[in-house]
Amino acid sequence: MMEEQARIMQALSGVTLAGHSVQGGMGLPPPHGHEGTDGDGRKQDIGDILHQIMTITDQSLDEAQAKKHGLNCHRMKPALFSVLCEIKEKTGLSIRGAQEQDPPDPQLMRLDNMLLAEGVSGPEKGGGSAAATAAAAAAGGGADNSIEHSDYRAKLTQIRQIYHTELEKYEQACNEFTTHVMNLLREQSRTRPISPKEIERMVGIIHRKFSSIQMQLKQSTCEAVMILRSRFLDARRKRRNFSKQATEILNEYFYSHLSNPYPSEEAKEELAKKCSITVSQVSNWFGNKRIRYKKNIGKFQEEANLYAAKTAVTATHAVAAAIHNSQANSPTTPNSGFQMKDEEFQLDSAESKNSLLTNMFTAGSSASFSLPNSGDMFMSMQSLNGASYQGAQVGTNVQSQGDTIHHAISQTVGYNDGLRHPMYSPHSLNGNGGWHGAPTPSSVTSPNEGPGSVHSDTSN
DNA sequence: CGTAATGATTGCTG
DNA sequence: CAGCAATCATTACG
Repeated sequence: MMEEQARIMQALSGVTLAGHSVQGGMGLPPPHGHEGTDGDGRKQDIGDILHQIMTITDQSLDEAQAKKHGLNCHRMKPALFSVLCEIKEKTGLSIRGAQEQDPPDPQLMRLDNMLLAEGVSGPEKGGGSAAATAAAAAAGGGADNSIEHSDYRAKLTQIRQIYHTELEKYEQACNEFTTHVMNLLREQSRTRPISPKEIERMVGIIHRKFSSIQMQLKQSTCEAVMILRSRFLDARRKRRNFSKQATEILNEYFYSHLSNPYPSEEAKEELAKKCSITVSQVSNWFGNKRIRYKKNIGKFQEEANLYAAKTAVTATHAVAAAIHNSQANSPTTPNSGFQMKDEEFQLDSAESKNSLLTNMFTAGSSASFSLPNSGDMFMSMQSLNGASYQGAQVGTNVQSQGDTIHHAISQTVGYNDGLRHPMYSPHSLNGNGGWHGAPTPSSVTSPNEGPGSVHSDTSN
């Protein structure tokens, strides 16, 4: 358009009209009057004008300006303009015709959908609507995975920001350019035939041009997201340590079920959920943990004590009330406490048993219960552990509680100095390995007490 | 940088 | 197919 204008200007300059009376439009016929009747005159006029137009290239600037003015003021001008506009309209339409309407480009739609799905073009704070964050969000805690996600999230928001600012920039530029062009065209429409429709069409063209640029932006944004995503997935494929919290939970379960650290499918699911990891990861963890624990029990003693104490304490706090209730029952039975596996002890949950027993011990050994032989308690406990050798089925819960209690005892009663050689270390693993008949017993690291518990188990 | 820790993988077993 | 044992590969740490 600019060029065109320039061209016109140039064309208007340096021209000498082949001597006609159009100076300043003075020579033109009177504007009003006998229009309808004067057919010849009009033809003549048009012929003149056309002629002027044809020879316009030979004029001088001043003359051209003058003539331009004259033309503008010519009474026929509007009519001619409209005719020319119409012609242009028709030819333009026929030329463009096909490309006139813009179908919703499937490519663009695809990009849009993807950007929307990726949370890039969605609402501002949409976060990652991507599947990646779904798992973490579902877990509630989310602290674990979100650490992993934070990086991804940050990068994604970065992309989104860039995308939005760029988009905005484009839009603004588009608007500016459109208004500019429109002004220009309006301006020019005074000197050359430009119909409003044509302006409209021009605006459409501009918009299309810009939207194609936008599509490029979208495309590159999509690519960026894809790259980020693949990189993120790659990073995830590589080993990442579980969060501290997750490890805590897993360890808690492990050590509170030390005598039978085989979580059921449900338990695994629960743990997986709690830790925001997959079930197979839980399985892996327990597999690794079992074997590593067994391999070098000594190394895990500290940890075991820690978690045992922790669970014991929490349980104690949590179910302190339950003890009162249960106390009413348990002391009455002669053989009380350690027949739990026979379901004499009908407490609600394993925890309550745990806390109860723990409490019994921490409260000062057997005193709280008027048991016939308080000294047997330890033996009984050990025998309980020992029970796991035969049938893990019978009282796994009880055993595990026993383990916990042992830990709790060692912690609370003050066996800390014996941590290196904890009296309970072998657990059911001892002897010939409780869990799954694994040989390598505690003999390697097992201290004093190993054989003792083995004996006692026979008593049961 | 070397080493321990640790999550995952593989091959094997019952 | 779950679990064990060995091993790999990566990460955390001094």
